Amino acid sequence: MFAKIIIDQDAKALDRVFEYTIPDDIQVQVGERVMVPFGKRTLQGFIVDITDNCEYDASKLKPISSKIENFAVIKPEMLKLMKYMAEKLHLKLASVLRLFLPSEMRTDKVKELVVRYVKLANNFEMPSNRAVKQIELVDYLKANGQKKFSEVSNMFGYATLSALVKKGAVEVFEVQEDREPEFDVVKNEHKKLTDLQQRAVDTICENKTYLLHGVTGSGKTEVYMNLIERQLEKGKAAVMLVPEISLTPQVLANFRARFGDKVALIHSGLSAGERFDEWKRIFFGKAKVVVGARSAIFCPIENVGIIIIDEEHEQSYVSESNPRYDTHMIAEFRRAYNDCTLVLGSATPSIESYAKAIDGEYTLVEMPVRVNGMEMPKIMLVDMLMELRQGNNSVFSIPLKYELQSIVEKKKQAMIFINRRGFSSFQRCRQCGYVAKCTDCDVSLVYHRFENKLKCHYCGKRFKALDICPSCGSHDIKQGAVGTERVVEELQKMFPEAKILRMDNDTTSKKNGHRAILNEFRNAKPGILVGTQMIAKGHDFEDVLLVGIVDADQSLYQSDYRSIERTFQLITQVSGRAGRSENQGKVILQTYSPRHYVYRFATNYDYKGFFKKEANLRKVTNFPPYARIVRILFTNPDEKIVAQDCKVCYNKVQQIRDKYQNDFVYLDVMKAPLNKIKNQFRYQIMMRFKLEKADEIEKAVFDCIDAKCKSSVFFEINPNNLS
DNA sequence: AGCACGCCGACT
DNA sequence: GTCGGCGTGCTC
Repeated sequence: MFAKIIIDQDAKALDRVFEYTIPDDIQVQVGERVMVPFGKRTLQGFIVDITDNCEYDASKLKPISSKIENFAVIKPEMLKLMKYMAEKLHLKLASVLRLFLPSEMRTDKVKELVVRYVKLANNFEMPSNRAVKQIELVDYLKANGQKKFSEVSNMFGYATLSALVKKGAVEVFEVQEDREPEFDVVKNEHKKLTDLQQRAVDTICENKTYLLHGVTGSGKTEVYMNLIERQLEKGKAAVMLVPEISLTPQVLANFRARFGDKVALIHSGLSAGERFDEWKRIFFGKAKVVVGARSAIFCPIENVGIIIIDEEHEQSYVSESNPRYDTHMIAEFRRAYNDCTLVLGSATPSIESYAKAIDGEYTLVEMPVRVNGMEMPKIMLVDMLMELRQGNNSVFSIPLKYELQSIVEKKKQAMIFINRRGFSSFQRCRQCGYVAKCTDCDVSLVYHRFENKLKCHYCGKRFKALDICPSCGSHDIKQGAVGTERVVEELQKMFPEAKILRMDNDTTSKKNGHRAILNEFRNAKPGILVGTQMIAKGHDFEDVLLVGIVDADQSLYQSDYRSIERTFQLITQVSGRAGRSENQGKVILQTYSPRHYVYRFATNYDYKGFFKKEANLRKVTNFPPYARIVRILFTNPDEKIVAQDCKVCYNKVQQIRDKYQNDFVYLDVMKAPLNKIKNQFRYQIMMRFKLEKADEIEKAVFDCIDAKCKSSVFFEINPNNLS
């Protein structure tokens, strides 16, 4: 017997199967992880097949050294998925396999959770009378016995504690604890479904794909929960995906309350150990419901009855770092493999998905009414050019200021949505136009007021803020466009009596940062929450009666083909935050292009009208979903090498273009818009072709990579982000 | 990926 | 004369 093995290394040259013999004293199965001798080293590998004969010279085969686990970590479904993804997306086999395991399994074993505690030594000496802090600490320990090191250190200061430890008055000892992710406790309310919800639950019963189009506030989550419950009753399992930024403590707590320990929750807030523990619970069938962000689609759950993708239009379902994949495609694969139901839910479905629903590929289920029967909040469009002409050059229009004033007076709440983080987008010299750039990436640096630093949003490097222009020596440095920090500052000036809170990547990066801010906001009356995307998602605050969208155009001005769609989605989502209770909410939408059709449809909540217009535009101009865009990205630290590799490939693609002349709409080769990221130079080939022969052309294009190509190559199908 | 082999420059 | 640069090629 021979084992076919994929070596766990992310290298082009190793992206194939290697054969090994199986020693008599080792029992192996397909899907297991083993150690194998490879050249001079011993490496991890995955057994993907066991066969009677081998293709390689049998006399040169080496035996498997040992097993890593005593069970097959890769289940048959995932092996099949691996092959599918590697071929369809042109990915390396090992890099796909890595998606299926929690990363802590590959690197070091998961560490046991060890917590340091302190307690008083048996015969401690009282500190001298002058050491006030130390005496306080000793008294505290006297009263409380043992306490966590970190806790005591925070209360009395690290210096105080360590001084006592040094003297031997306080002992430090370690305890191994089990990890328990924290949850807000909520009670399990089995809400009675509305007729509309019940009808949706009843409709979604076959093993096919549904598009659930329900307006914000129509109670989709309750529908999901009922669908999942029905599968559990049938003895089946369920997977529910939620965008990372909506995986709020509230959402997690609701699922925990409803499904108890049957649910496994996977989100970025988990520590390595917690993540591994959840993975194990899923793998061994203890958890029957998986709730998580994008990567949860790869969880090793079996006997799946339903897969749900909530907010299916969200861009975050497309992985943009390698390996690149689209969650919809994986979900559709698993749906077919398990012969189960797939539900795509959204208030603003992606144009792609809605088009499929219209074509009958998906079954459309609609929930056009909010659960509480309330109208959607009125959206008022404010022309910022007009404001400017009237002499108002502040971030806030007159109507927005007026409404905010009224909110503050009524001690209610408002949310201000902003499309950017940081204090201002960049620093520019007014004399010579110099803008600071990252040394490793070809991007402008973003100014962060709080740290007074320039930050690169691509690699995270920090730089000193400018006070003198390094190019011309001028002191005349100008701040660029507005970010969350500055808006908070201005609001605080205008409404000193109101509590102004900020929520963006910078303020929520700490563990539970999210929850802390939201809890604070809940009790802030009057209160204004300023934030980026993340305030747009499913937090229900009854007293939020006003939503301000400060720079709606921001997403409109990006040059990719989905920017209009994104703007529509954004407005609808953000508007849904206002007036969640019986109080009618209001939305103020500030824009510099009030005549754009996206605003006409968005202010009327006319999704279908918008879809018709947008779909037609894409059809006429040959854009997805009515055409396919392929981008091949080359990266290498040596610019000459990338340029050369890219050119060689381009020549081959040109031949394909010549063969399929009638199908190609566009083909070009260029430096990537971001020419350098993390010291890697980037070149790209962009193409667009019609759908009829798209699969055929795509396949041919995949084969254009020369064996001698030294650069890393990434294929992207219908990419969103062309940086 | 990492390690060996191999073929050319500047050094005790 | 040799030490060591990193280009090329191989790993079951």
